[in-house]
Amino acid sequence: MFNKRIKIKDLLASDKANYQATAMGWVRTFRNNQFIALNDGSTNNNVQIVATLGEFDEAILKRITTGACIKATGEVIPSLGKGQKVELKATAIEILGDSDSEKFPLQPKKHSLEFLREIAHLRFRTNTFGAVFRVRHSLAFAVHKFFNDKGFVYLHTPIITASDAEGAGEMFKVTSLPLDGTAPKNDDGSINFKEDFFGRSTNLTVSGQLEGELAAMAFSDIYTFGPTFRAENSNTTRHLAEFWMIEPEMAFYDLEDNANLAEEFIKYIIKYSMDNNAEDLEFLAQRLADEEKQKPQNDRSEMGLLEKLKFVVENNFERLTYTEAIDILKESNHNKKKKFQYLIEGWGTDLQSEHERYLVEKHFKKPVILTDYPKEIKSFYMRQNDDGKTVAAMDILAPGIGEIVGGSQREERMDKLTQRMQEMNVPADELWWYLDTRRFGACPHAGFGLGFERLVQFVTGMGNIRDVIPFPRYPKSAEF
RNA sequence: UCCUCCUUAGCUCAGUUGGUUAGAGCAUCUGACUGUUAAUCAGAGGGUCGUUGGUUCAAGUCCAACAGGGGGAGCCA
Repeated sequence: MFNKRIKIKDLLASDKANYQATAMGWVRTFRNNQFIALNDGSTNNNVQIVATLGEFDEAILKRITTGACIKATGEVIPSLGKGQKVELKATAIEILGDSDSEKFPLQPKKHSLEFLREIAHLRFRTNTFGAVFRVRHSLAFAVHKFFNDKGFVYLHTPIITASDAEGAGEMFKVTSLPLDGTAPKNDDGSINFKEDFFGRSTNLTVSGQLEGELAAMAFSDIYTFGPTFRAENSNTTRHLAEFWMIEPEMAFYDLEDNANLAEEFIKYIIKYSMDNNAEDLEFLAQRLADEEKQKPQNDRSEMGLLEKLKFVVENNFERLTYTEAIDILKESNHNKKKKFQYLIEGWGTDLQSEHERYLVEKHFKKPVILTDYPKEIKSFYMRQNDDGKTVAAMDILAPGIGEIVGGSQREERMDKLTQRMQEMNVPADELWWYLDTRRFGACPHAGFGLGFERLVQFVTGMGNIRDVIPFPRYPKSAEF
C-alpha cells in the first residue's frame, strides 16, 4: 500500500495533470490554513497540497504542523496559484507522525549552520542539507562508476590494522582489554597486547594504501573507498577524525599517468554531479551567493559556484614542480612586500597554507598539481627521483579547499625503499608483507588518496567540512 | 595544540560612558482573514543574560578561570 505513493520529484517533473495520486512526506510549512508545502527528500522542491477550506476536520488541520509526517491523497491538477505548475488537491489527509510545534526546532526560516550542526539528526530536513547530501550521494556513485567503467577492482581494505607504520598521523587504538588498569602487563609494566583480542596492538586505519598496493600487484588497477580515521587534534574547517577516502592504486603507472588519472577523475565526478544534481547545485550556488554578499568586497570570490565547477571541468589543471612553485612564490610581489606570514627563504621547506592559497587562488586561479617535492618532507614509500633530492610526489590543490589529493609514484626498487625506511625509522620487519611485493614481481606503480569530504565541499561550496558529512566526528564531538 | 573572536527568549540578533521593570524580528499560543508562496493582521505567553568567582553602592555591561562555538594556524585528505 505504501508503494502506491508517488515521489514528489516525479509528481513535479511530469507534465501530466488530472490524475489521482498519493504523496507522503514531511510538512515544511502550512500556509493560510489551506496550503501545505510537503517535502519527501526526493527533491528540494516541495509539492503544494491544497486542503480546501471547510473540507477537513479542525482536529486534523491542527495536527498539520511544521515537521509532521503526512499522507495526502487527491487529484494532481494544474496549480491555481503562481509558484508551481501543479498541485495536489487533497481529498484525504492522514497524519502519519505528529510533530509538536512548540518543541520541533526547525522553523520555516533561515537557521545558522552552527545551530543545525547541533541538531544534525534533523538537519537533513532543510533545503541546504537536503541538497548537500543528495549531491554527496551522486559524487559517491560517480566514484564507483568512474572506476568501474575503467575496469578497476573495488578493494575493501581493512579498517582495523596492526600496522602503526602507515605514516599518516596519530591513530585510534582498538582494544578489547579493560581500561581500568587491570589489563595484563609485561614485566616492564607496558600493556601485554598478546592477551588482546587480535594478539597484538591494533589501530583504526589511517590509509588503505599499503594494502591497496598489494592488490594492484595482481589486478593492475584497484581503488578503495571507505572510512579513514585520524586521532589528530585538528580543529579546522577541513579536517575530520572520521572521513571517507578514495585511494586508487595502479600498476604500470608513473607520476604523469597518476596525475592524468587524478585530473580526469576529479573532472568526471564533478561533471556527473552537474549533470545529475542541477537543481540542488543551483540552490547551493544561490545559498553561497547570498552568503558572499555578507562578506567584504575583497573577500568575495570572483566566480559563482556553478561557474567555478564549469571552469574546473573545462580547463586543464596547472602542473608544476615544487621547485618551480618556490621560484614563483619567491619572486612574487606578495613575498617581496613581506605579506606572507612565513616568507619564502629557499628550497626545501614545506609550503604553508598561505603559499598554497596564493598559488591556487591568486596566481593561477585554477586547480594546481604540484609535483616532485623534497624527499625530506614526504613519506618513505615515494619513488626517489634521479636528482637524489626529490621524490615523485604530487599534491592537487583546489581553490578554497587546499590539498584535495595527495599521491605519488611508489618506490618499487627494494634497495632504495629499505634504505629510505631505515633513514626514516620505519620498521621494515613489521612491513614484511609490503616488502614482499618488491621481492616478487615488483613493477612501477603509482596511486593517490582523495579526501571525499573535501571534494563534496568543493562541489557544494560548503565552507565547513562538518557540514558535508551526516554525523561529523571531530575532537570533543561524537554525538548522534 | 596555538592565536583570535563570540556566548542575551525556541531561532537570528539589538542592548549607549556600569544605573530603575532587559528589547526587536521570526517561531509558539489565542483570535481574525482566506488562493497562500518563509501568508497577512491583532493580541498573549516566553529570559538564573554560558558557568563559577571577583571588582563595585550598583554588573547583561568591567576583570579572571572554566565550558561550548566560530574563524585562522599546525598536522593532513
